[in-house]
Amino acid sequence: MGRRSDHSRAELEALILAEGQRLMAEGGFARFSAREVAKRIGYAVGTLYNVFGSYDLLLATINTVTFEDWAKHLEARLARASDDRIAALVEGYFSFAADHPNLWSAIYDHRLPTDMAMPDALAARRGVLTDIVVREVATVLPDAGKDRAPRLARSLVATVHGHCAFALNGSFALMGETAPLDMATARVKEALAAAGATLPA
Amino acid sequence: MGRRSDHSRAELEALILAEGQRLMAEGGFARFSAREVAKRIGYAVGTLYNVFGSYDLLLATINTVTFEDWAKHLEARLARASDDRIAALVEGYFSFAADHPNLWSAIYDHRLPTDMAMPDALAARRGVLTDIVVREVATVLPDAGKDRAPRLARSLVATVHGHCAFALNGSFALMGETAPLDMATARVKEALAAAGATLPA
DNA sequence: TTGTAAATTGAACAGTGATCAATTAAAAAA
DNA sequence: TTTTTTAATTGATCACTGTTCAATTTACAA
Repeated sequence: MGRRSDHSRAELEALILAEGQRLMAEGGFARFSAREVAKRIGYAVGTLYNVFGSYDLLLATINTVTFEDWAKHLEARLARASDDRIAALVEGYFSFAADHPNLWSAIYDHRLPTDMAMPDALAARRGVLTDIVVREVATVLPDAGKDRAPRLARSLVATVHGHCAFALNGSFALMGETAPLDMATARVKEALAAAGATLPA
Repeated sequence: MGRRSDHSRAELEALILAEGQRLMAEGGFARFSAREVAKRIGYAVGTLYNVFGSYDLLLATINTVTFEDWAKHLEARLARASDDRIAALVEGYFSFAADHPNLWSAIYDHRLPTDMAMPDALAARRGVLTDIVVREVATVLPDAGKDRAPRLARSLVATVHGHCAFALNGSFALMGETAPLDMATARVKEALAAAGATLPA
């Protein structure tokens, strides 16, 4: 059984998050449980509640880590992109979800209780993903319209999210759609073109 | 306690679905339970399993009823629409979700086990919603491109879904977006315009 | 009236999130 | 070094979940 001498608080927190994310990746939101995480790291359930305060905060923190992993994935994808960075961005959005479907779904499966707001610290960490999109959108917009980048970027993220969600939850398959990524990319480019963006041929 | 003399099988099925949908609307997916539905209609848990076979099938059926309610809502919204039926469609999509957030969310919160496909009968009933969108999209497309209506409609549904999901789950609020409906409508109209659609001024 | 087939029950099982008195270990004080 | 204090850790306990299925009850046919 775990003891204080084994792990500092920071180490314990990292241990719980790492094992929690692993369990989430394996079995998804529906099969996730605090008890199973505790068992795997050799601590009792109560310890997780000591460290994270509640089940919801544990989940929100695991999902925030996933957000950060996702943002790293996007940056890596952009780093090896051709001249079409917008296409790379959409592809990176999809491929992270495809590579880690359970982690990606957990972000949207978990809803905080109505009386509980997302802690500012976690919200800020999640913001990095949108920031990347805003930056890339601003790059292709004409100087005259760069101030519209934040709102347009949010809307494009929602657009891609919708396509990605339907691709992963089977809605697209049920409708007979076989190329969700192409569809999402087309919608994004149309919207950028309508905003006067300069896109590669 | 419920007896056979009280309700025929069809009546019992309808009773379970009605009370199940009511419970879902009240407490959402997280607070839903078969036991609570059984208690409210005065039958034992086992009866729900007799009628629906499993928890997942009960949920899938309740959500299918919600799909049908949603489609009716869309048709009613279209019936009182101005010349801009596309805007009415997007508004109807959003307003159903806003009016019944727990019912709407339950559709996407519930995922069938990976080894269980959506029964054909339920999938067909859910299709009515997409059919409406395909019909309206085909109406505004030029004759030369009407064959593209199904794929474009699916993509537009995904686009609006993304915006609606972000509006309801708080993602847009966290990003500072205050007019998700306007954003969704703008994206849809851009995509239709790019496809050569005739839209009201 | 009796027999049969079907519907209905609810206790039982293994699991969940959550709590908190009791224990144990580390750090501080004597 | 001992003693005291503080904090971390435990795991039994509670009320709940989906699921099963032998036992019961009901409806209907013979």
